[in-house]
Amino acid sequence: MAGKHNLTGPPTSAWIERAEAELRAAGYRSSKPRSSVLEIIGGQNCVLTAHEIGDEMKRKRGRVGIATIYRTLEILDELKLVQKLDVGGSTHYEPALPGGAHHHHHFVCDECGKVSPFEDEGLERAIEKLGKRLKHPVREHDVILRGICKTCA
Amino acid sequence: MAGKHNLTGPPTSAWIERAEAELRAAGYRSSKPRSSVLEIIGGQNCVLTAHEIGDEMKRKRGRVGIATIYRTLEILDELKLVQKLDVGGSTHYEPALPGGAHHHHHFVCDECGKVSPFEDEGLERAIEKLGKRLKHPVREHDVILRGICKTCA
DNA sequence: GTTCCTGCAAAAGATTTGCAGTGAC
DNA sequence: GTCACTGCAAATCTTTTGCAGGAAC
Repeated sequence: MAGKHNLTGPPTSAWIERAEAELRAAGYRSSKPRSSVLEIIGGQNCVLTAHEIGDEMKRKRGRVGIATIYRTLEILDELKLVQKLDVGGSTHYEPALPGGAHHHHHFVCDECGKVSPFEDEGLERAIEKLGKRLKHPVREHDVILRGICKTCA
Repeated sequence: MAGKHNLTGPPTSAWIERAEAELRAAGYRSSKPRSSVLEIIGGQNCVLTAHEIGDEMKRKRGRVGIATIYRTLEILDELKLVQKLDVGGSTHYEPALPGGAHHHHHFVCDECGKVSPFEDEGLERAIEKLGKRLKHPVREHDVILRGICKTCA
């Protein structure tokens, strides 16, 4: 496995295609607004809030009702196609890779609230080991680090 | 240092006294509602939301306005006397120990939303090592594991 | 007596829901 | 044609804020 991943690179369409396919397979219809949401989410690597997705859509594609965005995100969460993250009073979403592969975590700036991703092998190993020790099976995990980002420092 | 800690044991009044003293030292006045909030927070070891604190207070002491609870929590956060945790759409608070000693993390049930604490040495070590590697200084960290708790399984 | 603190009620922001119309299949 | 999906507006929930009265010092 291993291999390199793009934490900050350009978007990959792999997730979008897979998401489209899984929605179809689960019996959902395809629609323009829904596809737009998929493209925005798949077109970035880290977290966005529902409102940020809406703003992004207004800019790049057509305006879509916020309710539709929330409803789409709910479906994507159900199908485990997105990863939710509660930070700073609102829920953030990011594309989830199959099998939880290539997991990353988040650094949140206490000053400006910006969320940025990072990876760490040692951390993953520690969590994996810990998961085996616990009674309840662990399905997902998030690690959030807080501090002051370079821009705010 | 080391020593044992009570993750699930009875409340300790140490935190309450320290909090009371630090508020005083920072120039805040003492009042009955504020003390009640301190007692509820200090009287448990893991996370509570503002509304849960309000309900608990209604039961054990007098009813206190929700705005007062939020205002008190804001002060406590400023003085680093509580640790905030965003989970399930609302902010949870728990007493913070001095110097970040005896840190614990959280397991969240996907089914019922219950939050329970756990500790892990290996995890702390991995995060500490990681913190040194990163450019920005890390001031705090949370680890959230998700799965199904014993009760819901 | 001055200044801080409190409760209430209104406001603000995030998310959910009801409903009638529109589009996918 | 049927049923899912959409947008809008209303409802709900969490958190913040304005303000007048009361308490701490």
